[in-house]
Amino acid sequence: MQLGTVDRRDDRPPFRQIADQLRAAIERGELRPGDRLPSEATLIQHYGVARMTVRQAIQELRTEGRVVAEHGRGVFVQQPAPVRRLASDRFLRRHRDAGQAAFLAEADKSGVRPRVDQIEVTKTAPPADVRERLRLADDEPVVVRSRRYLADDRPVETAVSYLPLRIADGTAITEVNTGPGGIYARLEEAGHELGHFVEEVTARMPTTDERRRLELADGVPVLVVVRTAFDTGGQPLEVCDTVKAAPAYVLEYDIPAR
Amino acid sequence: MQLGTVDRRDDRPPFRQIADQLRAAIERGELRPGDRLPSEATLIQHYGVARMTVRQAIQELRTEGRVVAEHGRGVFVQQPAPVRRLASDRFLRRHRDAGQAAFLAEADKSGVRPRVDQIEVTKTAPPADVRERLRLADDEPVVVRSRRYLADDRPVETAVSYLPLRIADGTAITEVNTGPGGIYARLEEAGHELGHFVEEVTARMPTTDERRRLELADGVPVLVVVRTAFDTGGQPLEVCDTVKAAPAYVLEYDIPAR
DNA sequence: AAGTGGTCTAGACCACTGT
DNA sequence: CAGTGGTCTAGACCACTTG
Repeated sequence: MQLGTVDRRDDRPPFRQIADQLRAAIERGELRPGDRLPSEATLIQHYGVARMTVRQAIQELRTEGRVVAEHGRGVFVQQPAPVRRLASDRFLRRHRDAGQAAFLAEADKSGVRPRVDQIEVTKTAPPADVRERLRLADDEPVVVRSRRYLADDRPVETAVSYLPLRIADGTAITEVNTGPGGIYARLEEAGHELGHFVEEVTARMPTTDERRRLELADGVPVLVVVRTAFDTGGQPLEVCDTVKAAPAYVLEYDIPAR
Repeated sequence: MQLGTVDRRDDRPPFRQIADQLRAAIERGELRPGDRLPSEATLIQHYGVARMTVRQAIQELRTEGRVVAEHGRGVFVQQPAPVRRLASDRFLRRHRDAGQAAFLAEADKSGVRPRVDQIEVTKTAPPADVRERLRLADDEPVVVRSRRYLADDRPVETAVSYLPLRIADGTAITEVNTGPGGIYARLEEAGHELGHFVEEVTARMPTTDERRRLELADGVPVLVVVRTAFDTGGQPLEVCDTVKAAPAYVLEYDIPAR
């Protein structure tokens, strides 16, 4: 690939000139996804600057999510994540009847290989915002189901479900394996007719912990979706708090006009 | 405020220990929004480390969007933007009947002072993804309405609407001022009955241009919402491409279960 | 063993902000 | 002016990956 030089009379500081040149090379397609950038040593030599200067240039591209550094290997142009489109019909009954939880049904449709790991089930007191959404009495216990979803072995989402113990107790919901159709199928078997869901969507930068669990590069935001499931009588049955790697998702919602 | 020390036997490198301690102080409320962090010189003294080490710690908090550095003044805990909750009923007819466009109606509800500026109206050929969503014939022209929304004088959202010229021509939609109830009121007056909307939601880091128009700090992601309006016959009438400062918004959607 | 990026030190000069 | 953060230099040692 072709690199320029740093111009000390330029308004931009050297590290930004270097960052701009590398960014341009990526956008021209001279560096393609998966390609390794020139090593720090090469850039130091080429531009005649100190190491911190080229590191700062690379840092800028990392914050933008354009490149990923791999210790001992090099810095690589980011592979765009395969996008998963979540349509608002993904919780329809017919998917549960087919014996599939929402994530699995959705994965099938987009042709990726789904996997679930890091499943943990506990019984405890919920955080305040969950207690409010579930309209729980003080100190009322809940079942907490935590898990991580992977598509083609890349982690894409973490999810934590909260259900009042009085509703979930005695069902497979308190087991690690909930059986065909997932939580919602078990709720309906137990006589709770699902009425509607409310999803609250926000975006933010991940915590250090989330960055680790979702294997996120620097500068990659997350979509936070908090879904509350209500029965036909308007009573909340479940709160599901999910954190998704933002570049991997498009959420689609249908809104009636009247 | 109370600062700890760096422990060289700790698994975490010093810069991360310092970042963790500052982050904890913010979360404990010991450092409140608007407060200045201890200066680099103070931190260097206190922890007995080199300057680059404390800068790396602060860099981590900046990437997380928790603090903002101001050259010559200091590093400050980020002021959380007032959150605007967008409910899925915000496009209901009754708001238009009340003579208010969606943004104004919504602002009233959350008690902020709304403003719209940078309004530009042009006629041109749309980008490919818009042409697809509007099911346009090749080279079919559209009206493009671009504007910026502010809440309490802080920019929170930019929006670009595209409408087929054959639909918008001869209405106030092609004027800078669309009149009471906004675009959708004018469409209904022209005999187009609104049926439903589809919103596609993604999140990403802003471009340099978006960061400037929305006056975003480093490390603040944006929510991108692309809304397509359909008439009762399922024909697309409008595509609206919005970019929102992520921390300022919660999007709320209602999803039927059957 | 050689090459890569990760972390750190101890300085330097500069630009911006406030008094 | 002093105090702040922004940029840069020239080294050092370490941890990880690959051959």
